[in-house]
Amino acid sequence: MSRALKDHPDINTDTKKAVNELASKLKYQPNAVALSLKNSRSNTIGIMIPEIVHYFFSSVISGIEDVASQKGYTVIICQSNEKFAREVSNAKTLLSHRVDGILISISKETNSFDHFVNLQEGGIPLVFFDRIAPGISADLVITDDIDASYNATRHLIETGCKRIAHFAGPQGLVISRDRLQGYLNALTEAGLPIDKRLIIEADTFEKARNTVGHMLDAGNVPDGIFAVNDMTAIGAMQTIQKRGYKIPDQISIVGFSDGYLSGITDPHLSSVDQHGYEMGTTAAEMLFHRILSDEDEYVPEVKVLRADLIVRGSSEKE
Amino acid sequence: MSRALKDHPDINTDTKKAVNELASKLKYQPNAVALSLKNSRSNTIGIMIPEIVHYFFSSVISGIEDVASQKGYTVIICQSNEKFAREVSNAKTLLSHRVDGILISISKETNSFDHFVNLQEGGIPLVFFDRIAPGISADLVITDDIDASYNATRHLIETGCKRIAHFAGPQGLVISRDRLQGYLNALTEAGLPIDKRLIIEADTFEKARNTVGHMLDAGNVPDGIFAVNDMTAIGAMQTIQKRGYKIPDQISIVGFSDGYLSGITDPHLSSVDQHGYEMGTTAAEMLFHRILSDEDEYVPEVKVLRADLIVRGSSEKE
DNA sequence: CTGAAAGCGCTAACAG
DNA sequence: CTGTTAGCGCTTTCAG
Repeated sequence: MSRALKDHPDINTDTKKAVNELASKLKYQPNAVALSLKNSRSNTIGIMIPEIVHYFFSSVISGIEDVASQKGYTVIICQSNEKFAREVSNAKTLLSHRVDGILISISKETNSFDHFVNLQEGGIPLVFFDRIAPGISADLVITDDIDASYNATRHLIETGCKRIAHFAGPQGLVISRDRLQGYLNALTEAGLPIDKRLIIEADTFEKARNTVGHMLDAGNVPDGIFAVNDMTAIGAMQTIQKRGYKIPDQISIVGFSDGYLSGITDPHLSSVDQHGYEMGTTAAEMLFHRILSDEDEYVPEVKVLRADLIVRGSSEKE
Repeated sequence: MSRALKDHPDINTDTKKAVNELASKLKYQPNAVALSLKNSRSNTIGIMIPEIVHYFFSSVISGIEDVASQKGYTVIICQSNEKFAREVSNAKTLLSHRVDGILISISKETNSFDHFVNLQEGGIPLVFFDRIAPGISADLVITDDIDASYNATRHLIETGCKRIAHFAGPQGLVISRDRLQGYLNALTEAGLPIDKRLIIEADTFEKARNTVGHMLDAGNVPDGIFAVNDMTAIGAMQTIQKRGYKIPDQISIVGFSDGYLSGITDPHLSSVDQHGYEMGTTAAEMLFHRILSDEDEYVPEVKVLRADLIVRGSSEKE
């Protein structure tokens, strides 16, 4: 009987003891599945992310997991691999598993959001983090990308760069647009011209290598690069060094967010530290607030986390 | 009625159509929880790993996930954060969630294995990968660590190294012992002396930095280092370079397994490529073989995957 | 061909 | 204080 195990006050001590002994003798393990069905609460939350194989996302997951396991929740992780179709099918999976809430960072391909609305109509609270879905009314945890990018670009300007390139992410993502915006703001403020040949959509290691190659071939040589993520920055760095340019003397480089990679390059990469773990715990706390509270009115909350520019060798001229 | 949706042959076409229309109008989503309870199969598998924040493990997960989602299975991921207690509690969680099978790589702390036996007694098939549990009778997917380490060390010997250090992992793990063994085999074969001062347990970036520092301070200077993983190799590399030694001219370095980091260092890091994604798909296939077959006799299988030494700048002298 | 009922494991509510 | 029952959503079996 469940009351004995649950240490209910109305139960005789002897009975409790007897039941508990029997339970441990039979190695009784409560069946979480039956419990979920009974309670229509699964004590499980879902995570939808593009790819686990990125330091940023895996550190966010660590943050989420720590909060979840501390609250007795299990975590189901679904990767979209940056594919829209996979994201839709993941949403269906999580819905049918009746997760109690979902933390989401959308894929690069995603520009339709019905699958998220379905989830919400199914009564599942959603918290978007980092790569949010524009137009969906839900809790958000974001980095102050405009401000961080502004600071990164301003730092390049202050160290003497005049022709600063931006390697941008796909403009479907809010974070990509914001990072571009911060870059533009800094240029405008400093009275520097905005040159379209210096703004290129390139957000992977490989794309950066190619892009830089083409730029140098065309004589379109920047003296600074602000890249949308660290792998892109590192790709650029490699090609630049291979072509014989000196970093940071001839070209300065600043990346964004990918964590521990920055300490490995030579010179070390200046980058914006995005505090992935903290974003994970924050997002998870917000989700559990929704799950566990029973407020009727739904007012979406937005948490903006600071991201800090860390200046290292790749942009440090003396 | 489920028969209509399942396209059962004994059902009138008109009825089927009517039911399907109604289902889509009401946005009917099958409840996977109820289904699990009914079938006592959850269509869910579990993964137990130390930490997701490692390229190797996250690429293994990608492999597992791709196989699982293709078979219509959901994946629950549990991290131990290298803590034994957390691993035990994760095992309990997965058991109570009645997962249909579990893929496991044990924590550094783990040296008792009852929690895995419990799982097996609960009728859950287990497949261990990479960091296996010695003494447990279960399917295994492992890297040929002895052979790979032998090759890595032999390569150092062939390029002229005579005082080769090994930065080893915790000797509780089979993989750590095997990697040490491969190193010893190569030394012995080449008639090189085995010097205990050159074999040091250091398996993180930080530990490697300190260790190398102490070695150099003590005048205990190697001319080659074989490290148990890439982060360790990179930590060593940084300190060595900071102290003014040239890589590979004075000291050669070879790492192990961490994937894309090797292309980022200067010089690029020679390393053993461990094919994480492939290990994931292999392990998942083995697990599904157990889950879906109904053979009575249980004969554990062992799959040994090759790992290939990739020679790059950090050990390439001309 | 189709409706009804039983039961997966659990707990809250209700009797005793 | 403790035993019994209903029902979470599904499918399989058995009647109709």
